[in-house]
Amino acid sequence: MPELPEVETIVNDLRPGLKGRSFTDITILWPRMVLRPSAEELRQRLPGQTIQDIGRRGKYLIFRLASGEVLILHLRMTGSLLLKQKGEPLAKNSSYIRAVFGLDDGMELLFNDRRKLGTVSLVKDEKEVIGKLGPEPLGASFTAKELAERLSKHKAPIKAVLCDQEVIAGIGNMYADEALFFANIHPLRAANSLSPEEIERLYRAIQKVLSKAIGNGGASISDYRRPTGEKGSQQNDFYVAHRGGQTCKVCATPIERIPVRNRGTYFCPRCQRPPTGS
DNA sequence: CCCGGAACCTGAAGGC
DNA sequence: TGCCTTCAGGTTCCGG
Repeated sequence: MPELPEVETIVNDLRPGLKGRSFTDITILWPRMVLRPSAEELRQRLPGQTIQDIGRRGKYLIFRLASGEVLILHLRMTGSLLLKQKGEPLAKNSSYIRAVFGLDDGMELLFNDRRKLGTVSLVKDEKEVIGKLGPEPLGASFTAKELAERLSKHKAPIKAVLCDQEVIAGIGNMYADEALFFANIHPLRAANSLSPEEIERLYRAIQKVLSKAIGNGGASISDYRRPTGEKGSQQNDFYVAHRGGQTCKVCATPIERIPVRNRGTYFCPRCQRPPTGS
């Protein structure tokens, strides 16, 4: 499940091979993944376009093209990207190729996505796709004060609000759980009930968790792989995410799993005390 | 406007 | 063994 650290890793892995390249032939095997324009129009408009650079915004991958157009990908749940030479055989974990982007140096970029939930858009103005995203949590201008202002507008559980891309961009299920653990905040606390001290802890925890995960090349849950075929190692460093039944690395209490807004949520009941009243 | 839930998808896992 | 149900969770859409 690619979140900010996984997408950042993918962008950094791909940049050396993609920057300055031009697209050649495009094959869309699952047309519904192309949100705009149509799959057929994308197939006609992309060849010949040069990639000036690639970047990330939230969980989106952004290809800035020399024409001024922007190609934007989202991997959703099971998407991954793979850069390989044309004709080179596929790895075993890449049997769900939904799109093939040919490149002018004999390489090709493959969009692999078992559950077909990933998306592709080709637009003139990136705001059409990513215009509503909240701030980048690792951006230089993102402050604890801004986090406080944004959380104060929501009374939903803090876990759910952290996953809201219009509040903060790039945090999903795994890293929301991790950040709340390091901030010692229970996932069911109302977002607008956090004290200034708690918000400060959460702010620092978000930056720590995301930075560490980027350093680890992201988390390889199930069959997720980097574009190089390597696994990330962040899954070994999780304190609560996907650790239901195992013991807390800090206090040895069993990690619990509860649904929050229908999302599996892991936390330590001792390190993260429940909201008052329960 | 806000909130909760369904839909989009498929394969893994568990029950019988 | 095999059929069936449930679950996984990012985003969008829809109804109350």
